[in-house]
Amino acid sequence: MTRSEENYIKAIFHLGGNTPTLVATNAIAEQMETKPSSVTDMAKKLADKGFLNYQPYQGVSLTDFGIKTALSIIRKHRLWEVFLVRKLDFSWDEVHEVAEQLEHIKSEKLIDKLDELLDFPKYDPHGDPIPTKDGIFLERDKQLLSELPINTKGVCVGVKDTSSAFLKFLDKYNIALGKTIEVLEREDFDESLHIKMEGKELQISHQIASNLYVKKND
Amino acid sequence: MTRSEENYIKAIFHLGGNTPTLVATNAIAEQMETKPSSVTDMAKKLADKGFLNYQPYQGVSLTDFGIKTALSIIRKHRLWEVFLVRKLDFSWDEVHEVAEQLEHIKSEKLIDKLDELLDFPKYDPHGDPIPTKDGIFLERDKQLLSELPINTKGVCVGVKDTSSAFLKFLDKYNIALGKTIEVLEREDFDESLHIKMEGKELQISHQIASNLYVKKND
DNA sequence: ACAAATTTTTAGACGTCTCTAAATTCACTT
DNA sequence: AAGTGAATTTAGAGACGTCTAAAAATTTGT
Repeated sequence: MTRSEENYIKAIFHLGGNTPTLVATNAIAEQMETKPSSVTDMAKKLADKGFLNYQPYQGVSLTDFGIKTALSIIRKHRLWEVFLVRKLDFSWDEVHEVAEQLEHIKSEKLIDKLDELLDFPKYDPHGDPIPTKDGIFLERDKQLLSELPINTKGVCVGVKDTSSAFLKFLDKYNIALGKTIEVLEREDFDESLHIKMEGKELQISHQIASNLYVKKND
Repeated sequence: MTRSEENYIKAIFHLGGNTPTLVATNAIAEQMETKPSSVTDMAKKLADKGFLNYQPYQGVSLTDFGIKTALSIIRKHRLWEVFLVRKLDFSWDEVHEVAEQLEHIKSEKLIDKLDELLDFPKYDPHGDPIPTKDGIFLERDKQLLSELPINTKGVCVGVKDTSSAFLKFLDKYNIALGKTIEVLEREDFDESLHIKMEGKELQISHQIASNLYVKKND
C-alpha cells in the first residue's frame, strides 16, 4: 500500500460512508484536489488490488476489504490526533496536518501501544469516533445545535467543520466539547440562536450552530 | 526535501562523519542498498540543491547546510527511538525500523514538543547522542570494551552494532546500558574476555566485546 | 428521442527514483 | 608510460503518480 493509495481509500470512504455507496470519479477528484483522469487510473489499480469495485463511467465502491483498510487508516489518524493534543499540547486546530502524515506510518505494534498509552480513547479531539482494532466503528448519537428545539439543553460532542478558522473561533468564545449549551431563542430572520453556556448568554449565527454537534440531554 | 533525498543525506553523513569528508559513490550505494548509478543521479540533484559538493569521479561531501540537515534528521530519528522505548515499551532492538519512518514526518513543533515530553534526552536507546535543536552534536567519551585494560572497570554506554540479533543477545545475558563491567582476564588465543558484571562472572567473545562501548571509570 | 451539456476515460507526456548495460575515467602496477 | 582493473558515469528504460487535451459515454432538457 503506497501513501497515495491510502489517501484515495480514505477519501472514498469519507465520501461514501460506511455502507458501500457508489462514489463518482469527479467527487473523488474534488475531495483530493486532483484531476478526474488521475482518479480513473488509481481506481483501476485499487480495483485490481481488491480494495474497491470499479464500474467504468459509474463510479467506485469500496469492498469489505477496502472498508476495513479505510477504518484502519482513520483509526491511526484519530489516535495520533489524540496523542498530539493530550501528550504534546497541540490545540485541536493544529492536529490535522500532522496526523495526515503520521497515519501512514506502518507498524501494528506502534498503533496498539499508542492506543494503550492514551487509554483506549473512543473519540478524537473533534468528537469523531475512533474505530477499534477490529474495525468496529459506531457513529455517536448527536445532532446539529441548529436543530435543537428551543429551551432544551445539549452537550457539545463534535464539530462538522474542522477547519482551523472555525475551531479557533470556537476557542475564542470558549465553546469546547463537553460543555452544556441551552438554546434560549431562535431568530426567524437569520436563524441565529441565543444560547446559554456556563451561566453566560451569547448569540451565535446559523453558520456556527449548523457546524456544532450536540447530544440532547435525556 | 523528499524522503529519498533525506535518506541519502543521512547515509552520507553516517559515512563521512561530522567533518566534510569526501565520500565515494560506491560506499553510498552499498550503505543504501542501491546501485552506484542511482547515487550519481541523486548526487547531482543534491548538489544542485546545495546539500553537498559533488566532484565527478571523486565523490561527494556535505556542505554546512547538508550537515545541518543530516543532524536534524538524526535528531528526529533518535528522539522517536527514545519515545518508542520510554513511552510505548518497545525494546531497543525494535525501534530502528519504525523510527526510520517517523524521522521523515515534517513538523518542527512536533519534534520540539516530543523533546520536551521526553525531558530533553541526551542519548538514544543505543547510547548514541541526540543532536540539539541548534545542531550541537557531541560524541560521547567512550571506548570499545575490547580495548579496556585488564582489571579496570567501565560503564556500558553504547553499542557499535545495532542489529536486532546483537541487541537480543545482550538482553539474553542481561547486558544493558548503565551497567558496570570489570575486565578480569583476556585470553590471548581468541581474544575473549572474562568479565564481571553485577557480581557475576561471565565470558564473552571478542566479537561481543568489540561491539560494546564503555566509559572507563576515573 | 435527440441534441447539448456534463462526466469520465483514453492517449500521450512529464518528474521522480530506480535499474541494467555500456562507456568512460581513474588509479595502480610493472 | 602503458595496460589493467576498479570505480564511476552515461544512456536508455521501467514503475509510479500526476497532468493536459481530446475522445467517448452518460445524463439532462426539451
